[in-house]
Amino acid sequence: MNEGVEWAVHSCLNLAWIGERTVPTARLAAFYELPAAYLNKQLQALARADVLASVSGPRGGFRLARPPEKITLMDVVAAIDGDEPAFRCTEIRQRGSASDPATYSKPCAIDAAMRKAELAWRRELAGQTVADVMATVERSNPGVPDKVRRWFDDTR
Amino acid sequence: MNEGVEWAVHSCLNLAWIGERTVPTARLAAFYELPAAYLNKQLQALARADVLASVSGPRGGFRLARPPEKITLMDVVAAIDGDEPAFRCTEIRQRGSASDPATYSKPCAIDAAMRKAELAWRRELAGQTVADVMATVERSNPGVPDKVRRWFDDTR
DNA sequence: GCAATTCCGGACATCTATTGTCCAGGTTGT
DNA sequence: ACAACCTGGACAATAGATGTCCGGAATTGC
Repeated sequence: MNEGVEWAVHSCLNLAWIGERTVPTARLAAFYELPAAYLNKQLQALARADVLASVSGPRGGFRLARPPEKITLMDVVAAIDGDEPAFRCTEIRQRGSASDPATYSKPCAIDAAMRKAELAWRRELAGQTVADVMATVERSNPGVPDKVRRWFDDTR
Repeated sequence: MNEGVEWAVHSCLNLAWIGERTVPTARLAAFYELPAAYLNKQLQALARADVLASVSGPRGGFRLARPPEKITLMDVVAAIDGDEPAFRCTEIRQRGSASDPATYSKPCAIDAAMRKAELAWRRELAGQTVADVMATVERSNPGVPDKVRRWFDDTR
């Protein structure tokens, strides 16, 4: 999986803690010392997927497009990593002299088994929201939200 | 995910239908017109993982190391693709001036959420055996097992 | 013992996807 | 008008996946 997913989720948490205000890419990148131009690509992808809203111009930047309870990890992963399955059946069963045209019309059982597993994965991701992850962080590290807010205020 | 996984599972099915007999890489590759040397790498990995047993020398080759009911898709995927998680937390939360050493000792909530989803995926894969997939194929294509056996007999 | 067959694993080449940079253009606040 | 900021495309660098080749060891049949 794309490393940008990690950047994206962390950035979503930060944006959620910050609130309404828009934050430019450079600020979000500086927080974790990430390459700004590349992080920007991930944020653009999130904006295209309507996870983030973007605002051009001075005082512009990104903010969450909806409340964190309405953003699932699946939304973020799909935006960054695409929604193609990890296992893609290339139908090798159709290759070779032993292959039988009648067989191709039936679905590939291996593909079906893999898709079933991936579906379980997607369901888990879709079942966890950004708000859930925020709550987990706040439980083990109650100081984090304030710390984040202050850092982004100070360096505004 | 590695394309070799598809080759590996198909080959396991074929070996299961063939039975006790060992089959050399070249035969298994010819069945799907796959590059033999590269398929051999996947089979080696399966042998290291004790999914297949290998026999050197003339009349040698590969066969299943255990009955297909005892080989899960997770076994095969882990052998070929490795058991590193798709999402790997690089701890970017530790980077940047705002990071707090006290936070690092607590597990990363994002990592935990991702691992939870991957666990569901692994559980699904571990719940499906090669025998299960064989049964699915045989239900929609009853002729396949015999066809496979004959092809490997004829070209022996 | 010898030759043929086959697995084993490392070295290497090639191709593709990921990661990262840069720039020219558009939008917006002051 | 100017500066801050996003957008998207082009491009380079790197890493990983894919594929080939070869020397060595094990095993079989003669």
